[in-house]
Amino acid sequence: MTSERSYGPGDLVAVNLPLPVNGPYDYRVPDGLRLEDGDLVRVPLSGRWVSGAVWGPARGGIDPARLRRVASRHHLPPLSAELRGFLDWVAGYTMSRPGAVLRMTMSVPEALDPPRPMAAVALAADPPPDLRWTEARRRVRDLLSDGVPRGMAETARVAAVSPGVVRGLRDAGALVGVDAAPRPPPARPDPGRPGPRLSEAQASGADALRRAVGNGYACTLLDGVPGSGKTEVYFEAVAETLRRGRRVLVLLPEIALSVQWLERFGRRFGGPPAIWHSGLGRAARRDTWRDVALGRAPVVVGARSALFLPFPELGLIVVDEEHDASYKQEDGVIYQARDMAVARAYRERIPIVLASATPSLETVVNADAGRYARRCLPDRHGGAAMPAVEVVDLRADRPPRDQWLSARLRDALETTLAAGEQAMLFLNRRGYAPLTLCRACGHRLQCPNCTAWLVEHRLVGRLQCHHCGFAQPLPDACPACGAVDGLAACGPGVERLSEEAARWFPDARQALATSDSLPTARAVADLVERLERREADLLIGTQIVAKGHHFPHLTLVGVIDADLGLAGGDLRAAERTFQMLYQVAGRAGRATRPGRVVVQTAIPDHPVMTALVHADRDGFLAAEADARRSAGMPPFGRLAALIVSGSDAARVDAQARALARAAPRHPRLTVLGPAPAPLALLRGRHRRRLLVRGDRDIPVQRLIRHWLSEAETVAGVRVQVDIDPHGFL
DNA sequence: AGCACGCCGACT
DNA sequence: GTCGGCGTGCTC
Repeated sequence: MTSERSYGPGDLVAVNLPLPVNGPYDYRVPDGLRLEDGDLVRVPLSGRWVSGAVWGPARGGIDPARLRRVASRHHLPPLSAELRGFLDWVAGYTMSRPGAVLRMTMSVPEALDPPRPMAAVALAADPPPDLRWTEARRRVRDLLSDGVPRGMAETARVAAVSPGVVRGLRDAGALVGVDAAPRPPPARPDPGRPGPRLSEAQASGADALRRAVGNGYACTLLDGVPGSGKTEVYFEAVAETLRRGRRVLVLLPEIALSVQWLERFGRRFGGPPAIWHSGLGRAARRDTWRDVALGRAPVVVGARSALFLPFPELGLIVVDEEHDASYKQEDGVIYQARDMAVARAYRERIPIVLASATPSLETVVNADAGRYARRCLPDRHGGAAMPAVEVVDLRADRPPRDQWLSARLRDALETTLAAGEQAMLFLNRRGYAPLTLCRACGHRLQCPNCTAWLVEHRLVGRLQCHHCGFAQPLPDACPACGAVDGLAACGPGVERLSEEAARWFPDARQALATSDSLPTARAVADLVERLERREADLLIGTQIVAKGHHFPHLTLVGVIDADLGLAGGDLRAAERTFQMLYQVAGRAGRATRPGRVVVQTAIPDHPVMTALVHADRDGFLAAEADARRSAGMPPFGRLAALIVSGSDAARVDAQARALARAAPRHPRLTVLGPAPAPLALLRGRHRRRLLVRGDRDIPVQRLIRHWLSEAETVAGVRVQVDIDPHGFL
């Protein structure tokens, strides 16, 4: 245990600043200020003020006469020694600057100072008698005549007058300014409410998780098929943590899309948790950050960035859908939130639960090795069976040209829809067509900033790049040869699939589910409710429909192209495809009726397909593990990528070659490349990549750090390190 | 991350 | 002759 040091006037302290600088900067403690490690302070930095955190005694190396004085201390609890240690560890592991990592914790500078009381207005008891009561002024008077003070902006909005009218009334003395009541503290989830009835397996899992609470670090894999009630099981560990007065962090892959999760939480705990994700508005962000820092938020559910919040006395971390690819942060500080969550739990000496129906190979290997405990929930709740999976060989049962539904899948749809049940078609491709080409000259419409085709989105009449946001109207003529009406859509997206399905099943009421059609959590929830009320028969969607939603009347799932994710030579392609298809399959037949899953593939003998058909998840994982072990690949070996990028391709190449020349020579380390990165051009930057593979016990970070310090550098080129890369090989 | 310093094109 | 583009460098 680190003992916290304290500092008085004249002492020199290091202050970690949430900026990408090389390390903490030294400052002098001024008269009248006492500081301790972790304290949040304001300091001068060149011509401005910046807030940072006290990070131990001064490092030295700077002339003490040049040191400037800490300006003030924010009135908030200090960052705990556990959190500071965690942040330093993350910086070392990911090879990021300490300030860049601290910035993920200190992400809301406005939250450091107490919120200023909102200026509210109420009717004055004695308005000036000579005031002219215009129409607009009367509306304000009528609104406020109930005696309830309202904020200035709210008053103007509700009374439908301009803010100037309200200000004018106040200045004239007809309204008085009062301090609005401070925001009430967030709801306290009640662990004492009776939970739902748990099955025997659930109860025993819940018991084990509950016993782990308060007993230091322990990692448990909660492994159960979709619909087996994992959430209810870990809720009991949440309840136990709350009873002990400590905080809980739950990470979810797509918090914005998890209205159903929030409803379940509300049913169990009688109130909502605090929510954290990138889509929060400024005010909510500030309030929630403050609530967390002050220990007023007992439970936070959030996306990966919530992992860096400054909890005092964290007691439990849950990572739900731990296999999910969105836990990997790909820009800025590059990290895997699930792995970092385990590291934080270890440093906080608290339990962590990793939950999934399709755990990642990393996690399974850790469980098999005994590093993680494992609790299995073998059955679907209420006795529903996992659906039967059948494979359609697209080489034999081939849909007509420019169509994508095989005869067998059409038959299955026919039967299901005729029976008044719901069906879902899964195609992980947004838009109408992934590629547009000119029939006259063969030109393909490409993004000007990225190595990627432009995707036609017919519903909005545009071509879009899915990597940089570039968009243009669909042209009438080929931009290369000028041929008119020669542009042809190639391949299917969900919009096109919807068109085809409508031709075959004109009476089926369709619902389209993509991130384009469902931009908000509310929209997703509405769609789920529509399906629950049986107001749609055929759901057509991308992976947005694969994630954790219950569709009680859905009995058929059709996978249009199971092979989509398998191309490209990605290390985890098979694993990820299996996970996605298994999750999608799990949407079918959750209530009383058995489900049916039809998977279209051109490679029916692929291990992913046979594992799906035989419901042999563990066999698939074992085979996958063998392959990775013999190749020395993660989780049995270590992998890192150096990404070289810049706007000038020649300079980027020169830097990549310089790195290759300086590559470390080590008997158990291999350097591959440079090669064009998966997206050789991304947002206007050329990218090259070098891959480092090493044995598990090799200090990869240390070797890379030395390597980077030896290699010559080229101006205008950035070199990023991605430890444990997940992208394409 | 800001912000300043610094070297090359179109304007009052 | 200046105003201003954003490329490089520094901040304890």
